Amino acid sequence: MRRLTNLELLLLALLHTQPSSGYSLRKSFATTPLGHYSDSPGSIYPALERLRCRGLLRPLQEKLATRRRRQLFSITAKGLVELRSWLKRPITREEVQHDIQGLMLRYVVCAQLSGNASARTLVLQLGTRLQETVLELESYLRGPGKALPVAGRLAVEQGLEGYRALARWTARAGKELKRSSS
Amino acid sequence: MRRLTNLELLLLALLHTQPSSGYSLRKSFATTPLGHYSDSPGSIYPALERLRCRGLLRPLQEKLATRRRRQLFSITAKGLVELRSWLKRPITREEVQHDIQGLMLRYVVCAQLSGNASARTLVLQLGTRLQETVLELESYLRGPGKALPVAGRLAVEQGLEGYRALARWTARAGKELKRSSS
DNA sequence: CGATACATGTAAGAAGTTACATGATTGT
DNA sequence: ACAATCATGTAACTTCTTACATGTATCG
Repeated sequence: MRRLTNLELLLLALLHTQPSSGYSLRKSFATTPLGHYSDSPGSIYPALERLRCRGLLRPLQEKLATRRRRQLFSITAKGLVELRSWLKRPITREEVQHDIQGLMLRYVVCAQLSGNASARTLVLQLGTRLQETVLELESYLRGPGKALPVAGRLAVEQGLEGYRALARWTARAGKELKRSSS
Repeated sequence: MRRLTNLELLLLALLHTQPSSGYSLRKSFATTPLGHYSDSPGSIYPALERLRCRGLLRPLQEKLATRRRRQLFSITAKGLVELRSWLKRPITREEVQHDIQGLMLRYVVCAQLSGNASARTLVLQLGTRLQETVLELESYLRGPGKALPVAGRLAVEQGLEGYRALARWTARAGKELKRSSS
């Protein structure tokens, strides 16, 4: 079965904090800068439908005070299992290179669902993967990367710089989370 | 007419450094960590075809020493115009929030095409937009953001942290580019 | 002779975007 | 009465992904 997209995981995480309607979920996205998650109906409603089909969320019947329809959804036990298994999945270098945004989302959700201690474990693991990625790129630049055209080399170096900055951030976040979880 | 995607712009930039085949462009991507640009044939070949249709690149006829077919492409004058107009486009806050990767790509290409002085201008402009974004988010958190659920608040704060880190980087890059361009 | 690298492409399907459609409720 | 906001959805289109198909050249 297909892996959940970051959007779907974010929807589940938000539904975990409280049952919500598609409309209110959309509104939260308009201000959330944790990567770009569209607030367009064309992405949210189909995503909610996919999650419902997989049994990860369930519509709540609401006694409607007004005639304006409004569908609240709540996460199911199965949805929660899915969410927790995502949080526990080991971080891969592949993810570091291709889905930093997803990892950041995971960190935020982890802190909220499992607490600061778990978030700290995650963030330290991310730091380790980042260091590995940095070493890999450095050794690449010293070796085969020398043959790269100028543009390619600059691109690699810029990527490297980004990973270093993120690695420093994980170190600081790790320390702060230690204080607040002990 | 549709805006060029980051992938298409990257292809043009690489073709600007030297005429290349689809295959060799794919290979460069496998190692480029400047965001994720797929090295799958299903993305590169159609993208090259789109660029050809728009007259931004042109196939070079190569006298084939062997019978193995190999199509080299080179950027056209029109393609170069498109590339330069992209580099000159003012950075918007929208871009900062939704397409950091594209901005990073632009910075790298700018440094290569137009030199360190232009890259410095761009990076300083990015710094300004980042500061604005940071201020905007800070004031949001002090105001309406107080009503956010915990998860939402953490998400905003994490995004904020990312923008601050990037802002520090632009400051440093600006200084380094000043030294190397003067 | 078989494996690997070179080289280009297509087909099916997933996901997101923009734009449109629809209708109820609230505020002025 | 009208506009704005609440609320859900669909249709067309674009792009990317994965997987497959095809064939050449090289190396051991």
